[in-house]
Amino acid sequence: MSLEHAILGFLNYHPYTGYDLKKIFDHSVQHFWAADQSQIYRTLARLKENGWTEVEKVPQEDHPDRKVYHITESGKAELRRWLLAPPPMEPPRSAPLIQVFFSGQLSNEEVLAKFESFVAIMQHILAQYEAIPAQIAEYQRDVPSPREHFFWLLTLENGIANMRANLAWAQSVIERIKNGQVPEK
Amino acid sequence: MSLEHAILGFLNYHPYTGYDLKKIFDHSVQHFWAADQSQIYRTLARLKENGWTEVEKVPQEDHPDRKVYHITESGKAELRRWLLAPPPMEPPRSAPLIQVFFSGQLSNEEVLAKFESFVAIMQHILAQYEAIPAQIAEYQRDVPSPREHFFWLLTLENGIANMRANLAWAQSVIERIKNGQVPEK
DNA sequence: ATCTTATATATGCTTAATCTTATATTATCA
DNA sequence: TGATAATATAAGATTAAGCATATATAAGAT
Repeated sequence: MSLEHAILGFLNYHPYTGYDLKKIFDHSVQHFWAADQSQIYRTLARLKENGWTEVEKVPQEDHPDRKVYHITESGKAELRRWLLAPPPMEPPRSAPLIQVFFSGQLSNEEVLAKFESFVAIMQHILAQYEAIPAQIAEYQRDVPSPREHFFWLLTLENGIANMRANLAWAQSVIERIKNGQVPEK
Repeated sequence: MSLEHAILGFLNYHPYTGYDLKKIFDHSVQHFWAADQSQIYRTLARLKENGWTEVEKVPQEDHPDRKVYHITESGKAELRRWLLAPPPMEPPRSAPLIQVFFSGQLSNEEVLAKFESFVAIMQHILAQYEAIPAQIAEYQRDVPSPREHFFWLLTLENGIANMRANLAWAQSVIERIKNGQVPEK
């Protein structure tokens, strides 16, 4: 139900269409909540059924009519309720760690290659994160608030902190393999 | 499809029933891949359809018959293929970060409470992690291999590293709130 | 005496998410 | 000329997962 509230959060800043929201998601929250286009549209429909949004139809020539979603008072109340509710923590889930768990049956060379590819992927993700501050700053055009901007950047900080922790972990494993600190049997 | 391969991984150690596997999951991989009982049974059925396992029916008095799943040669090959494949990284997904992203509209007191509850939750999770080494060590009864044991513990190391990074991040946010470093508007 | 837990498997129902495809026009690029 | 991208919305199909419930017996706890 998190996508619902993420969308409500943006609609609380400004009325948007599904098309707008897809672009905004891709440029601001993608590092912790990527959203599929069809899922945004379906969730928007549900938000309307719940009475949390209202639709303004904006006719256009040459293009399909825009359906601009506005948050309602009820939607604002729901957003605030959710923001104040306990953090919706989910149990951690990592498919790569399944590979690690069963890596004992691989050779040291194969394990080394695996962890080196972890490192490469994480470095790549960290490099991609470098583009995000500019994208987030751009969104200040819609919402020119240093306070809001501060919290947006906190989410990126968190992503970077996690990725660095993962990177340091993988590098320490590589060291241990190279130093012969991994039991052979 | 990760649960499939996690189950294959355990069946490669030893033949098990769905009931066995549920208990093993709860004691060894729960910190990065919690598995639902019904999901384990359904996945076991699929594994058999794929020819990756074979079932040995063990009749019992007083209790339902046990269906012991054995990995096949084809299952072993599939497991090895998957272990050597690139890490199945998934885009990060964090509902709590959605709350953070939109926290600008809360008061500093409310935000402080939110981050303090993050800290409490993460400390609680870290405390729970302390019980895991003993549980994992216990599984050495089935699989007495120091090498396997080493990789099992690596997954816990990763969880701890991530949780500590999250904790340090939340604590630094609390400091900034208390020091008046958060923009008011 | 009753309740809960352990042993053991399985189905029903629901849902968020993902991927694919449909529709229709305009503009841009090669 | 042909292909792709941008603008805009939406439905179809599939799936992993999660939660509840069914069945049946035995052992242990209150």
